[in-house]
Amino acid sequence: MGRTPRTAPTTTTSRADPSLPYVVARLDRVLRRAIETAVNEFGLSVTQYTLLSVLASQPDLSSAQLARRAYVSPQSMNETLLNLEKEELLKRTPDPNHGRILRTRLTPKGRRLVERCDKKVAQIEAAMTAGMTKERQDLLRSMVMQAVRNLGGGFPERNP
Amino acid sequence: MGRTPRTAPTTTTSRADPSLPYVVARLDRVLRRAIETAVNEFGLSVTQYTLLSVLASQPDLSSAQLARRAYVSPQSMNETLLNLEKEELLKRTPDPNHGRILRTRLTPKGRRLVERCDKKVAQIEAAMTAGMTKERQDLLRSMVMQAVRNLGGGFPERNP
DNA sequence: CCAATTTCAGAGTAACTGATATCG
DNA sequence: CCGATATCAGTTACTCTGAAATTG
Repeated sequence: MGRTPRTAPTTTTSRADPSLPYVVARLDRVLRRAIETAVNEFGLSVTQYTLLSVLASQPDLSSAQLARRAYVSPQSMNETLLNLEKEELLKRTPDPNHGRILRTRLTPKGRRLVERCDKKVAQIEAAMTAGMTKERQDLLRSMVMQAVRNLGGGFPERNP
Repeated sequence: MGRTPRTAPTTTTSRADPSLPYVVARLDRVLRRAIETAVNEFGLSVTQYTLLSVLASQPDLSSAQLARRAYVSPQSMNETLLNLEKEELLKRTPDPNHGRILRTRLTPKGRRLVERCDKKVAQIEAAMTAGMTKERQDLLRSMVMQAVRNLGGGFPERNP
């Protein structure tokens, strides 16, 4: 017959089992907040730092490419780039082969700044993974990357 | 001993080792995007859905409490609440004990809507964890929650 | 009078869409 | 002429700060 489950009815008001999307969003907010306060000391926003970080590892991308990578419109990315160019953190030079395209890369000043931010962010990462072995950290990262792939996390890349 | 599982270039690009903050942010963006397109079909934004979701599990919170939980100003939260109240998804009634405070809870309409959204989000979660055993999913969740705690993920709660 | 909550008003940021010019 | 890039312009969405009213 209808046996009443002794161990709480699976949901409703119980905080027993927060969903995975919920905890991921929660972690991102806390993490983003920590990074924000860190990079703000260098006069950067998180989106600016993220962009500079991408450029540090992948130079000579066009504005349109960067926009697709960040899932924003080309206009938004352009404005962000203009601000950073104004502060001489990056430079855009016309591609000699493809006339209209502007290739973006960090200035030495920008590279130094991103390195200092990376130090700060590395400290945050260390605090975040406190008490985890290196193997667990690697496991966590690989599982998160697997989740990204499962959701079709590829970039909408194109030609240039 | 240390068996290095030379898993070949796991990445399509030549990226060496993306940092944990980077992949977490990446997952959140992809996940948020998926949830966004899902709940938009019900006329909701992600922040609206998140708020309704919180109210589903924790009714009778005040606007100020909800604002602190979401790390936004009381004014912003108030505006969000007004819109949802206008669509009769939630109702706010003055607290009989503490005169000024408005207790917020979902209407039946709001409860039904959040349940339908939850179904969609559960499907997204299932897709995200495809290929993982239940144990791995629990492990992932517990590690993410651990990271949140390590970064001081508590809410700035107060009295009412 | 003070502290907390709610709310009205104005401002700023960051993203968007639309339209335009250039280049291959 | 077409496709892609970059850019100028207007707009929307969201959150913030400031100030005021209410209540315990």
